[in-house]
Amino acid sequence: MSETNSNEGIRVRFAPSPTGYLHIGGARTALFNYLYARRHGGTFVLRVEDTDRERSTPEAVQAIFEGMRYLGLDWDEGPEKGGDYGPYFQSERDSIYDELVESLLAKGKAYPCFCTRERLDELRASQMEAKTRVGYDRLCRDLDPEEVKRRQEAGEPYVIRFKVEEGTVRIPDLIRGEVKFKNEEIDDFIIRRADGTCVYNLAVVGDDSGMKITHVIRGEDHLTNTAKQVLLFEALDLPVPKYAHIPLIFGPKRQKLSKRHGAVSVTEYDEKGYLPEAMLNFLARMGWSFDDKEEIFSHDDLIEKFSLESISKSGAMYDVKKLEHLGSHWMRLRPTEEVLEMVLPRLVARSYLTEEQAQQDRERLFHRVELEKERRSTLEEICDNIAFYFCAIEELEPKALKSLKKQEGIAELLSKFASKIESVFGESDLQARIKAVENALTAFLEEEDVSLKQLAPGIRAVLTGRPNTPPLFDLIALMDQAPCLQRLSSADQWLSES
RNA sequence: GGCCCCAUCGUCUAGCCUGGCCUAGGACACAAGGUUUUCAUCCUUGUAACAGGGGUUCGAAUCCCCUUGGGGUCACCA
Repeated sequence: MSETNSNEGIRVRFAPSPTGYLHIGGARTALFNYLYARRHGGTFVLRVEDTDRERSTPEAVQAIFEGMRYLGLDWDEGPEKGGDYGPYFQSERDSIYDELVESLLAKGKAYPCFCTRERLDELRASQMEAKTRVGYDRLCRDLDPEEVKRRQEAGEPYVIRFKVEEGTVRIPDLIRGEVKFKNEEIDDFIIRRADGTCVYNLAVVGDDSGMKITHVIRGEDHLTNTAKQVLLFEALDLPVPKYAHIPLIFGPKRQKLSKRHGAVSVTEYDEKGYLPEAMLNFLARMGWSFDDKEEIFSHDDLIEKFSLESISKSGAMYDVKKLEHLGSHWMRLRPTEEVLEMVLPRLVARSYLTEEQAQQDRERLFHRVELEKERRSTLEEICDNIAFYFCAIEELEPKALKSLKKQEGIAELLSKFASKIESVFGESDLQARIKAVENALTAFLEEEDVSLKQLAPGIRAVLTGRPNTPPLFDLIALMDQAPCLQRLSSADQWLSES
């Protein structure tokens, strides 16, 4: 273990702003940071960027924590964990930022600006209209010191802007190589608001520096911010961290991912019951790959194989089908006992049964879940698909109804079958009961001279309302007697309609 | 619009840096078979891509340039 510290130094951070839920893109950024830290025995810091007090909420902070806990992305330093470089909420770090601003002011690398929002808005509007470059015209940059003093003393509100000098910024990016911006393209951006609070770009520099961050891994939408931040690091004589700007995730048609494209909040995936290992695998494979062969990665595989260099440069579209596939893959790998433990609270929440009943009926529940976990990708789907054991069938799925109608005289056959299996419910041993169902069914098929292929879809339909179910013998043996016989006997209720 | 980033099957991608092994590989999805007493799993097979144009070179998916396309960003938001 002591060996892991030999690689030491590496410190990364995930720095979400708590203005909403933790979305897919953010979760992946957090994952990549986490993996990089774990891969190299570094430190993963969580920092909450809540300098925007209007939009930040405690609920959103909690949502982010929950999302990260669901995915198992535990941070080494940060809220609830502590650490030597706190506080880990930007809102509590004002004094640190103030010092930086004062330092820049003292060096003549920042200046007060008295321009009003109205003037700025007008300026922007006229620039847009003239189709020239949009940006601050540096009106206050070279104000006479006497005038500045006079206006400040008169109580005129002002912001502090960073003075961008001539030159070129070079961003060391581990994924894209060196990215360059001409300084003239960069505005004299505001670093402190009129109310005295600091703005994002300055806060980030103060924190990344203060927290000794060595690698900044974040979405490529930050590339232009990075240019400003590098300028700030240099102006303050602080070491510039290495960067890795990861490609963005898009919805279908390469549009920005939105609610219309399905769940964007990781909490929703948690609620649907995607296993964390499936989400991790899915998230990691969007924009990252190991070789031309492997697709399935466990948490430990990811830590072992992850590298920033193998992150692709182009954006990825979010593909639900792939997630579902991964979901069912990992579901099959989970021991039934564990799946049952996760499913139980959901069943109780649905009022299918009480906790006491669950304990008493554990053996049957175990088998019901076992049969479903082989063919479903989420915990909620498992619940949906075992609902028929607990609830009456409201309606048949179209496919099920169709296959039921296809077989002539099916209603009669089914009720006849019901009378044949009545006795099997007397068998208390589950395996013996399954065998008994098989025997009864086989005998019945012979008597009636029909094939299982002809009869099975009908049985399946009336018993479960669904076209895809686990093997029939097991399924019947796992049902309660009364609803089983009742459903078999009343198949005509589905046929009579329309 | 300025600036920046990107460009291989429908999707995620391998290959590109260090040109020839690429008649471009894998996975998801889709289609067709097979296994399964029924569903699913599973197995086999198939459809399907180097954005376009110029160079450089004996030879380019791989290097260079242009075009086109997509994305990001231009707040007293983060």
